[in-house]
Amino acid sequence: MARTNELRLITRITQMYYLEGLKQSQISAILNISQATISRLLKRAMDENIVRITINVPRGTFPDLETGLRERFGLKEAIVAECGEDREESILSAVGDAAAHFLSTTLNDREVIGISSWSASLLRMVDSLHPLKRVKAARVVQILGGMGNPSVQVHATHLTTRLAQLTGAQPQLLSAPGVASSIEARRALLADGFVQATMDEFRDVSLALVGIGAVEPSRMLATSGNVFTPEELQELKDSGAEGDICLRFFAADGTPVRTPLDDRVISISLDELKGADRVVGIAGGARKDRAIKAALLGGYVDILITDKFTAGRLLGEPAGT
Amino acid sequence: MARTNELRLITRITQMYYLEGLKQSQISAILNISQATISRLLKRAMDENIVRITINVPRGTFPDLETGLRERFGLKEAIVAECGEDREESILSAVGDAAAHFLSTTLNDREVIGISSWSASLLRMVDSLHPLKRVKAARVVQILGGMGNPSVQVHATHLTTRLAQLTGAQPQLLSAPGVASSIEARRALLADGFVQATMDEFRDVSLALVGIGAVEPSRMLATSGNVFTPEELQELKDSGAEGDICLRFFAADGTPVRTPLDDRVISISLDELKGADRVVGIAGGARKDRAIKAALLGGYVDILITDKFTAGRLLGEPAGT
DNA sequence: TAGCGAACTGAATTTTTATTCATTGCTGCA
DNA sequence: TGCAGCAATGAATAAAAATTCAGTTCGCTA
Repeated sequence: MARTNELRLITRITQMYYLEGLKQSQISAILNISQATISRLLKRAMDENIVRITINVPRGTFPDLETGLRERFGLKEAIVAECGEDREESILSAVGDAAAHFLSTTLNDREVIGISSWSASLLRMVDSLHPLKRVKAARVVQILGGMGNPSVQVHATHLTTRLAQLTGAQPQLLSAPGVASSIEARRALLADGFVQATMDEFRDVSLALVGIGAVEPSRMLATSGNVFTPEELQELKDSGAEGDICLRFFAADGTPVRTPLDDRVISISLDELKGADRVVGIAGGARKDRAIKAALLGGYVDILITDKFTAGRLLGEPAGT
Repeated sequence: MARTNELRLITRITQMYYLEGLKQSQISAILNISQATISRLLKRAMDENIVRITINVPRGTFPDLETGLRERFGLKEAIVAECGEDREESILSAVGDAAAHFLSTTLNDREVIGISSWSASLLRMVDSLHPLKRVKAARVVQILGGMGNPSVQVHATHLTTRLAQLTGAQPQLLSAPGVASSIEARRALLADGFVQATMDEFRDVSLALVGIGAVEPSRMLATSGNVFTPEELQELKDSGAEGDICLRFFAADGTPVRTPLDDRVISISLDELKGADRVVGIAGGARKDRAIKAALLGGYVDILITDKFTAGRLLGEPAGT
């Protein structure tokens, strides 16, 4: 009885507050109950499930997948983009766009952005990026050397300078190939002052934007010159490499894979990468499933931006519509 | 696209706020978005129906009926009590209990309570009322004379003094019959100083508790003496009286009905009643349907306390379970 | 291509809400 | 019957959220 009376009162207050939009103080005045008590009764309404708050997921957003990814892989954030069809082109576009939005809304002032230069997703991101309005400024550091092939060198340079320009930052180029022809060649290149200067910046990177590579000839790698010989690729596979970030390879369980290649690569190391405040992995597509999963297991990435199909597969669930 | 990205962000923020229970400032810190913007995005989430708040009505409460009554009859409040079965006894108990709770939660300090003395519902209310804890104090004024029959006189007196006691107030009794035997008798009674004093208080009543009577011999009226003769009742009916408050009669549409009886009744007038801040009508039961409706249409009551069956009938809907 | 107005933004401020604190009455137990 | 512990309350205060304000940017129009 008394219980029912109290429930009635709580229900009425709930109605006034949530439906009629009255302030607690107004309700308090109407009912001659102190505002403190109104607040307490509203909390009771929560506890007793008299108010129920549901989130109505808008089309094209996938909070479940995102939460799944966050929890399953211990990510700080996960962003799952809507995507028309499960093919490279569509995915690149979706993921790049999402990444651009992410960057533009969460970039800090005075942030030092590290960007890996060989990723189609990152290219797309920069393409969809609008000049950042607010006084967001920073430095943009290229954390992976360019490609031997001059045409892709240009891509890498473009990526870094464009991003710097859009964010009002100072570009810091890494004027060296991503893969030197030999250990000695690498040593020689590192002797260069500019290269040195940029590599010294690696430890200052606060936000790293990286693609995630699969160990197999990707379209871009294939067309952009003979970075690795088929033999080298085979060797990588044999030593268990499943994917890479900035050409630093890791196995299916995420453990780093050291091969002689390491000594020829000019890029941030996985350890240096972990020093960044936020490492954002941007990748999607069935071809990369295993590589992405490996990167997540290795904990190289704090934030993953991907598409709904890939997200679904990473979680072993069917993708939403 | 941009739209989708934004929706995703809003959804994520909504999730953090409502599901994970984070403060706006925490979200703001995590996402590097100002608290002001978080607040604005959450409002957008409301507008766009991404958050949906539903009220889960607990068993035994009837906000729909209450809202219906409020809106249909322009009431300040309506309280609909749960009630086992649609019979007098059950209803009296439910309504009395609800009224007691109402009184105990919304009584102001220094309130002047007017109470009509001939109502079974009010008796029940006082019976279920606990002594008011908090320093609620006031005056309790009897706004309708007692009954000729001494045994009910006691009831009326009891009602007023008990209520005064429970609310820590000063009782102000009306030591006169509700209906004088003649106009002259009434005049004589009014000459009495105590009666005068009490009647002068009528205009100070801030909270009036009144029953609503049907024009027909109710059980109580019937057993409590010959207040009205069958002829008088017939006369009332003939002049269109449908119900009364404190023996002041009104027609089905709420307009006051004047009969010679008026000049013999010793009670607050309908006009004086309207001067009270809050007039609480307490009544239920099929027998009183028409009277209650008439009282509501007449606007004599600001707050109605009734049972679910009566409420349902007043609204012309079937009662909830 | 300059100028105008609408739309956004973050800092500061105001408004609203939650919580602390001191008090009080009640309950159960000695 | 008296007292300790507990629950509930309102006033005061702290915390959180909404809004104002001032400054920008951006898209149009002239």
